[in-house]
Amino acid sequence: MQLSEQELVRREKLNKLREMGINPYPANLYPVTHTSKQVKATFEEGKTVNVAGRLMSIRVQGKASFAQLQDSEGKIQVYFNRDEICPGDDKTKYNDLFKKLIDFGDFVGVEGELFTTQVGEKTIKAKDFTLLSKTLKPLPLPKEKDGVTYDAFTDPEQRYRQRYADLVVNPHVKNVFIKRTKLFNAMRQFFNDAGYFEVETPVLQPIPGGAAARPFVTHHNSLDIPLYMRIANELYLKRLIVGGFDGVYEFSKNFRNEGMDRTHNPEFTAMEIYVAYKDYNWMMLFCEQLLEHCAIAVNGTTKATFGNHDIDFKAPYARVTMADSIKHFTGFDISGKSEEEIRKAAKDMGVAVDDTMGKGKLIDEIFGEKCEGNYIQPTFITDYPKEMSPLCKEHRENPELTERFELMVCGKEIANAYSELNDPIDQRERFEHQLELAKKGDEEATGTIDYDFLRALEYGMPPTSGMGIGMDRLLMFLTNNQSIQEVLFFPQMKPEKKQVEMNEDEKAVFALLKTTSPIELVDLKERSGLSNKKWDKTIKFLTGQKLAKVNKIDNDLFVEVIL
RNA sequence: GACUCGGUAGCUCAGCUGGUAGAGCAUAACACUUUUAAUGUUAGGGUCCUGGGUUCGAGCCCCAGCCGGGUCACCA
Repeated sequence: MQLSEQELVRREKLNKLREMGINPYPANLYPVTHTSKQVKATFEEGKTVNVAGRLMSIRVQGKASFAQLQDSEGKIQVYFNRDEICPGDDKTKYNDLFKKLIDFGDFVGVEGELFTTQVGEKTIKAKDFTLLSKTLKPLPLPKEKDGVTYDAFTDPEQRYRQRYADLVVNPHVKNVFIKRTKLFNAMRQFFNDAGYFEVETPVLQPIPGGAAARPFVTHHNSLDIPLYMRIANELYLKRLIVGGFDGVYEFSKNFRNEGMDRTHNPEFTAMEIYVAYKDYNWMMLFCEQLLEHCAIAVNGTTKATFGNHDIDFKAPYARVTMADSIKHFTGFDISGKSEEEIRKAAKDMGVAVDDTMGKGKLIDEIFGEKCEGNYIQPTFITDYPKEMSPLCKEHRENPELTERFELMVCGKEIANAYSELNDPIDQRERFEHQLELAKKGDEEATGTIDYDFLRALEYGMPPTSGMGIGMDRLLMFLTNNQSIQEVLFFPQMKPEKKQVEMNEDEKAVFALLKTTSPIELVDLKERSGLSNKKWDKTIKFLTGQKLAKVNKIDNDLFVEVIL
């Protein structure tokens, strides 16, 4: 491993500590009495406290030093005075241990008395301190003065790959994740108070249903069948409504094997809730109350800022039917129009459409192009075309529509809800229709019918309303983050290519291979000039490190370089 | 997938028409007992993402690739 100068220095310090009889990674607990926040909140001159955390920004001033100690709740200043720490003649603990062997980032426990400095800062005067854990790698080091941060750790790639470092040095990042947990807790509490059950359903599914998306496939060895990672939990939750629960919900990790961008991560968290004997009108009321509750729990207010937009989650939210929305923004009234009339209107508006699109798809295209982006404040868009919604009940007044709403915020969808389809025959027909579309090559259509789900519906499902909320998206709005990566601890990244260390033989063979690849194995071995044993070891290393690959073509072996 | 911007010290970033690689902080040494981006003096630290090419000479120009950001396309 290639170490930087600073990393080598810290390893030397580690050795010196051990020579001094100090364990840099002691096993025993440290008796913490206060967090940094508690120290400040219950500050009393002269009070004795024990705190623990990382030392940040150590400012040595000869026989006394100031440091910031950072714990889970913030920072507190600690004053290290030589004669306080070393009351006797032996000053090594301050002169050598503190000044020379303790670094920025190290964990220490401090026992001391509270006092206020001449500049008025609440400070702990250390009477004693204990090294709790030595850091070998220097953290990125942002500095702050008067609220301005200098040399901030901002490179997104490094921040996402090394979230641990990001969290240590960027308090605002930590705050996003505190809000994330507050959001989940608030929502969970709201549902529990309403009397609904939190449940768990399978992540590994034999048929990936409930949405149209490409799933991840895996294989179960003893069953010897393919299993799919869930793309939605809808069909399982409805089975539970069939089973007799009045309300069930689940925070579900879903997995979709599709493109990644600033609003899509391969795994993301959705919340889905299903409530019996309700319809989508009830769900709209429930939804706006829920979001108002969550916004307050997370931010203390219903107001939020997202980019240039000020939004307010205070209920009630505007309700607009899709037809009215299109009429409002384009002047075109879709009601009662034929597919051809709508296609022509779309073309006249400059919306890109083609002849394969059905009526529903055309309407959706027009809405997406001309209307969607205009809804900044939370707005329910209702009554979607039937084709787009194979799991949704037909509208009670118009058979071309469904009882569905989406909640739009800043032009983006954050919730999607239905009066759930519970007619098993209709559901079967719609699945079969999807199957037809899929056979014709519609990639959005679902290609497999979940007959077990249909069997469940045949036992009878009460009228039910269901809703899904994209938790990551919602959190983006509540924390003013434009990128989903900022609200996931560990967003998916391409693996880092690690620099492989090779010995001289391996380097030589690899260099040969790079000039000619693929090359016959015998030929490469010849050219390497290595003994049988050495050759064997070398080629096994290269293939083991996935730097080279051996292929058998007919009866000849070829070695190929892997880039 | 397309376009575009970027990758230089532990961190944040400069780097001239192509001519021995820089700063601040951090690190090491010395001084300094209420400072706070502490300060002063001194020193060390680099595979300029990788691989090719052009050139007497490449961090810089050209080609290919890797990784990331952004925009667009795709997206129940």
